[in-house]
Parts: sequence; structure tokens; C-alpha cells
Amino acid sequence: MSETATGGESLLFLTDEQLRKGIEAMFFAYRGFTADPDRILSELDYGRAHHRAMHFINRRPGLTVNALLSLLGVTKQSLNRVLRTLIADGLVESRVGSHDRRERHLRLTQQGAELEQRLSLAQRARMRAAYRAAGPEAVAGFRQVLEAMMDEEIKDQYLMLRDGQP
Amino acid sequence: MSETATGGESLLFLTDEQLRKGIEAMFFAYRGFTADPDRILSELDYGRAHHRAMHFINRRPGLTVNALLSLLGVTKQSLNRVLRTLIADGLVESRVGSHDRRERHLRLTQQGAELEQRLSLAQRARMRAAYRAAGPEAVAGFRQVLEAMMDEEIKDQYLMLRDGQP
DNA sequence: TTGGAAAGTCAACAAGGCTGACATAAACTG
DNA sequence: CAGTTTATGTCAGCCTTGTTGACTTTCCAA
Repeated sequence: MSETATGGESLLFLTDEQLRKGIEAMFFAYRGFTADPDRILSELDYGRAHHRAMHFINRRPGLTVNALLSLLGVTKQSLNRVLRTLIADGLVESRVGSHDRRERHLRLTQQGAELEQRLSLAQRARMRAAYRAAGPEAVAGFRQVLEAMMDEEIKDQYLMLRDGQP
Repeated sequence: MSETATGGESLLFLTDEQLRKGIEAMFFAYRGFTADPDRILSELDYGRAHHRAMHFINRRPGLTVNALLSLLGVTKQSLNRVLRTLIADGLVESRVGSHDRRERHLRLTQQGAELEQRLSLAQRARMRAAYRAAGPEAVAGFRQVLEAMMDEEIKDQYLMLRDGQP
């Protein structure tokens, strides 16, 4: 099989060498991705898990515990521990569902929204700098590759979140 | 300031909305990125930390503990725990440096190289599928954005690894 | 009215981060 | 040569965040 061209299109970007660079880029970039919020969180005695929970609660106010569980991909026991501290600290509010009273609907309190904003601002600042440095075409490619890398079920959730009422 | 054009170029890709999508894409994609090796590792009673160590030892055979430490961004105590099990299990070999005998130089054993290959193969398979689905232009953008997202010192290490003798 | 879903809780455990303290050997420096 | 610095390893203890398993309470829906 020719290595330089197949069907008229170069496949050099699929070499193990290229893949390896992508893998290492993902690894190192993810460190940067979480670094800024992590710094803020550690001052407040919270962790990444708290940030993630608050992010999605902010994105979908009133979502149920089950829905959050499925977005985060962790067990309810693990989430519950985080959620309990957030509720105890007055950052998250848990309301019994009106339609189905077994469900708990979660939303950020004023105070929770403020912290979420602070974390989100820091994370967006880095992302914005990266986007600006790379340019719009690169950003489109960035998102395409990431989306293609997701597990199917997770991608469905991502798309729903991405395209639901923004 | 105009929102639609600045210097003749649209900046719509820098809206908070776009940044948010990128942030969520990073989060969900990273799950996919680690999912396949994680499955293999959990069967063998190893974790992600073992994989990361083996990856870089494979990439730079003979690298010192300090160099590995700095690539991974963890403490020596944390790394040592992982390294000790890898050495005990015969996956990694530690040799006293010939020039500076304080240093330990790390390399994969035959057996270690086999496991590394297995993990790497799984991870590359997903990456390859994502690359193929997105196409070469997208892949270039993907890497550009990731590189722009890294911390400076980490980026230097990444570039050295990326461009050092391949 | 009963089955099962949603949620919460308790207990126990593991991985993998962290800090601090200390030991050793080797290399470097004055 | 004496003293300091560097590279590494190790012990002890702590934290976060993940896991499983067992069990309860609530309460909707068939």
C-alpha cells in the first residue's frame, strides 16, 4: 500500500508519528486547560469535581441528579459527596421536583453562580487566548477532532448540550 | 468595538458561547482519549499513572527520573510509587548513570515495551479514527489550538519531545 | 397495591495526588 | 579536603475523588 497518496489524498497525517504528537498534545494541553480553575479551587478547599458539577448545573439549571450523574460519568456516591458539600456551603440548591417528587432539581445559588463565573472566566481566558492565537480555521478543526474522539453516548450528550437552547 | 469584524476578520469564534463549546468538547473528548487504555490497565491492576510513565520512558529511553518527573508534572514521591511497581513487575529497568552515577536511567524491558505497545495501539486507534473522520486540515487546527493552550514551560517540553530525534 | 425507579446513605476500599522529614551517594566548589 | 548541592529513594500521613455493595426511603405508575 502506498504511503504517500491514496485516492488522491495524502494520508501522511495518519502516521503513527502524527498520532503520537496528537496524543502528547492532548496530554499536555489538558494540564493547561485545568490549571487556572485548579489554582482558584485549591484556595477554597474545593477540587476539580466541584468545578465540573457547578459547570453543568450552571449550564442546565434545574437538571436532576441523574442527569448530572450521566454528564459527569461518575457514580452517584462519588457525586453525592461533592454535591453535599456544595449544598452545605450554600453554593447549590436542591429542590424536590414538582412533577416527580422523587427527583431533586439542582441550581446554583447567587453565591454558587459567582464562584462558577470566577472559575469559568479563568478557563475561558486561556481558551480565548488559544483560540485567538490559532485563528478561526484552526478552532473549527480543533472542535471537529475532539468531537470525533468522543464515545458515542457521550457525544450525544455533548451535542444536546451544545445545541440545546444555548 | 465592533463585534462582527475587526481588522477585516470576524471574531465571532471568540464569543463566550464558542469558548464554552470548546471547553465542553475538551472535557468530553478527554474521557474518550483515556477510555481505551484505561480499560486495558484496569484488567492488569495498573492505572493511568503507569501508562503515562511508560509512555514517556518509551519515548525517551534512558531518560532520568528527574526528567520524567518534570514531564509528568508530579512529585517524586508520587512517581516513585508507580515506578517501584513497574520495576518490581519487570516492565521498567533502572540503570545507574555511567557519567553521573547519582542518576538513574529508565527504559522499558521487553515485557514493558509489549504492554506499552498494547496501550499505545488502543489509544492510537481512536486518535486515528478521529483524525480520519476530521481530515488533515482539521488535525492541523486541532494541534495548533492545543499547543496554544499549554503552559509555557510545558510547551517547551512538548516541543522538545515533538521535534527531538523523532 | 405492588414493582421498580430515583435518590440518599453507610461502609470500605483504591489510585494517585500532596507535604514533610530524612538517608544516601555522588558530584561539585572553594 | 571539607562542606554544600544534587539526584534519588523512602517512610509516614493526609486529601480528593473514584469504585462496589448493601440498604432505606419515597413515591410514581401500571
